[in-house]
Amino acid sequence: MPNELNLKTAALEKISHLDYFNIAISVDCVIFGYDNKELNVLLIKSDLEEFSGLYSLLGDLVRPDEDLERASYRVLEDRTGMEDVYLEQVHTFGTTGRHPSGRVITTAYYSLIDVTHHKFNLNHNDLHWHAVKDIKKLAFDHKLILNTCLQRLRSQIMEHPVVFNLLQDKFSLRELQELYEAILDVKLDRRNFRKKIAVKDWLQDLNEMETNLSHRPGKLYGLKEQYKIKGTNTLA
Amino acid sequence: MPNELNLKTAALEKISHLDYFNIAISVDCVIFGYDNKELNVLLIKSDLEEFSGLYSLLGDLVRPDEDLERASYRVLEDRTGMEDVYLEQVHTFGTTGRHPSGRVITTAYYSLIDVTHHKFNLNHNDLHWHAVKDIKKLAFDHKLILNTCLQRLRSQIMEHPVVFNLLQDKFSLRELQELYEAILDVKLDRRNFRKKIAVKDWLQDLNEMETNLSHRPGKLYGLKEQYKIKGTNTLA
DNA sequence: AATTAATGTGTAATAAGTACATGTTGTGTA
DNA sequence: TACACAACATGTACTTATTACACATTAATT
Repeated sequence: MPNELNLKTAALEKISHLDYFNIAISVDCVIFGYDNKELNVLLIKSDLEEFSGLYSLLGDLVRPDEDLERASYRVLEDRTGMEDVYLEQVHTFGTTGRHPSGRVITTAYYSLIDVTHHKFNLNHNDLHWHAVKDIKKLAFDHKLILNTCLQRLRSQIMEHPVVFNLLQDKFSLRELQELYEAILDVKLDRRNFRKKIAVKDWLQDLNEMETNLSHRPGKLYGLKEQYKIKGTNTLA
Repeated sequence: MPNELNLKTAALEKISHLDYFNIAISVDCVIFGYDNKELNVLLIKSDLEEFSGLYSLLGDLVRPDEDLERASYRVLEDRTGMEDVYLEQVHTFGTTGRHPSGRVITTAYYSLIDVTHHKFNLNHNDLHWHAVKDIKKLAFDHKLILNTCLQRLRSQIMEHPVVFNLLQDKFSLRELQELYEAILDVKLDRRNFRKKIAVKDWLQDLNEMETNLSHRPGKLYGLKEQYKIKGTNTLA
């Protein structure tokens, strides 16, 4: 926070105040989607020469009159057409060398979206889903950002009912379990998984069954209304 | 006070192509200390007219050629004389109205320091320790920042051996328990606490006893070398 | 020698987590 | 129509973690 003393120090060092505005701030969104039993992330081909052939996360500079979160929502809505998505701030990356064209500090958010939602619509030909498991290298420090967000997501899912933002409104317990398995990259025991979920009391039994399967259908569940909280988890 | 005006001027000066550089970025440090069985935080009197009478966290603008973490370490070292302190990034606060003199986005770090360390030395008369429990209101959004950092600290201490950065090298289990109680603001059972700590295997029995007490002294322990990791917990 | 104040230690009860197998149901096919 | 299939639904024994709780010991002080 710039208080008197700090700015005095700056003045003594003959640093013009304008220098402090030579840093740009951006947001980067790690947009997770779930499809075909895989956790995916939305990437775009990098347009920087330095990173030609590499993909990068979706991000943008923050506008001077725009909240950090608003900026993330803007990126999300612009790129995917989705509003009211789940969004959570994870970490801010601010090493000096991280952007080749200048000083850019970026705040990373992760977001969970239901790829089957009727509003979901990619606005750009170069936007593609990539299986998180298969991503080896990304432009900038985006691999680090992705890892950090994935780690955060993993630590959230047993504590908070967030993964439902990746699913349609109705789902079977098998689908839910497959989703957990995809995110955590582990195999789970069906009975223990159900017990654990049951104890959390997140789900509403919809008294409906799966349809169009070539085997016994499972019951369908939905997330209880009270847990349908979107947006960021702002504290206190 | 005149400096804040300069800041504002700078912010307004260039609204054309420099638009995206009209945001300043700062770091704020929630510096925790432990003394007299209380968790304290280091605060300074705000010099802003808007916040006269209120205290604020220690922070500074990030310099264009400086990593975000470097900036936090600089603030810490400048204000406390301490190097190699424990520092962890918590959250970035970026709402548009949070700073009265202009657009400033701030990244909050918390830091744990041993107030008895020989290097510890406050460099400013207006710097004071305040009991976290007693803090009602702070300048800017610093109360929110403090709460967020306190919450993070609380969630860390049972998982990671971080609190030892608040203690001297040698301590008794009673002192350690009192520290946990101060941070969590709860009373703990002695036997269960010891069991929990024992299981973590963080401590080295120093084969020494407390001295100068008017009652039975306790054994002294130290943190095992392998856990003496300072600095930020950078991910993967 | 007695008092004081805090140390050090264990067990029983409950709750949570893990490993694991059998009968059931709807669909498709012979 | 009955048989095979594939996935559903469910419970128990075992281990590990958490909680609640009381008494003998030690060093300093009087």
